[in-house]
Amino acid sequence: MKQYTNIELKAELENAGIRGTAQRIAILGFMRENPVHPTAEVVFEALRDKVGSLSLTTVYNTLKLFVEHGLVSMLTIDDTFRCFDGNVEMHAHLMCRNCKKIIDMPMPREVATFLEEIEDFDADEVQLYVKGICKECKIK
Amino acid sequence: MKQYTNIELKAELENAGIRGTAQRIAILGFMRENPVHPTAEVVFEALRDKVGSLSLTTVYNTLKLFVEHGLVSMLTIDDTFRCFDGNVEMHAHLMCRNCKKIIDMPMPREVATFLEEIEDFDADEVQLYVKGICKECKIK
DNA sequence: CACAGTATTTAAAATCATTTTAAATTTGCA
DNA sequence: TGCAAATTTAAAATGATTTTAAATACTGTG
Repeated sequence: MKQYTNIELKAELENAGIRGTAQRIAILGFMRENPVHPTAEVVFEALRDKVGSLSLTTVYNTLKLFVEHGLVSMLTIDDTFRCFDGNVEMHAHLMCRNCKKIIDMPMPREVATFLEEIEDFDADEVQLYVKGICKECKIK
Repeated sequence: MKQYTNIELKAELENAGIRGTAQRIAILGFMRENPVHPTAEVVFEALRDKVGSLSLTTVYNTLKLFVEHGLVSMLTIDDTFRCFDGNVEMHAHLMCRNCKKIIDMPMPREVATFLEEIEDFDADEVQLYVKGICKECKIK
């Protein structure tokens, strides 16, 4: 898991056209270094003691800002929670209906072709969501 | 657009293992006959004057019940509204970011193969969502 | 066909994740 | 350093959805 310096994170924020504040650096760092799919609440709990000052409101607003600037993506795989992904490369997601764990998968190649063939529509995002029961939950 | 009789709709509900009440028949009929992707609110507004008695609560609870019984599917393409699809055949969806219109598309064939090849996961649902700008909104 | 028990529907209240507001704080720049 | 603009914050508001509890409507049985 690659580690990022504050300098690198700040540069990434500024390249995206937004200021690199302490809160934003911490949130972006968390999203980049943890290959999980956290909700705003989870990000807040993970960082509240590590950042001088941080509020849940800031986490909500910052993640929304990051999505608008293409720094992270938002997953709508489950209607009961909104989560985010620090990996903005195109890939698929599996979600276990039981434990709610989200697993990354490569996107089937044909999906890229499919996107190119769509007419009369300027696509800018694609999400492939698969739901079911994971191995661990099945055993139980 | 195929029309369904109340007899047919009632039979479909009972085959699914639930009672065929007036409200459920009306809601299932609406979902089957209209190739749209309505929210609970939209279904309620469309039916409130056509069904003797109908409440928004019933529409919410009934659509949830239908999803549990596989009669309709729920789309989570947009985190600001939850909508439903009376067509439970596997297919993809495009959504216009501007007008929020949702368009059906055939699912790329390779996605079915992809599902079969997933290991250690019992998949029971797949959704492919594409977001962008539709032709009409692009012109403006 | 009436009755009893169960399922369904309803209006009203509650919930809860997210957004907005407005004030306080921090930042970048002159 | 000091000022204007941006950001963060706590608190309040929002609004879609769910829960509650009472009323209503079914279904099967005698």
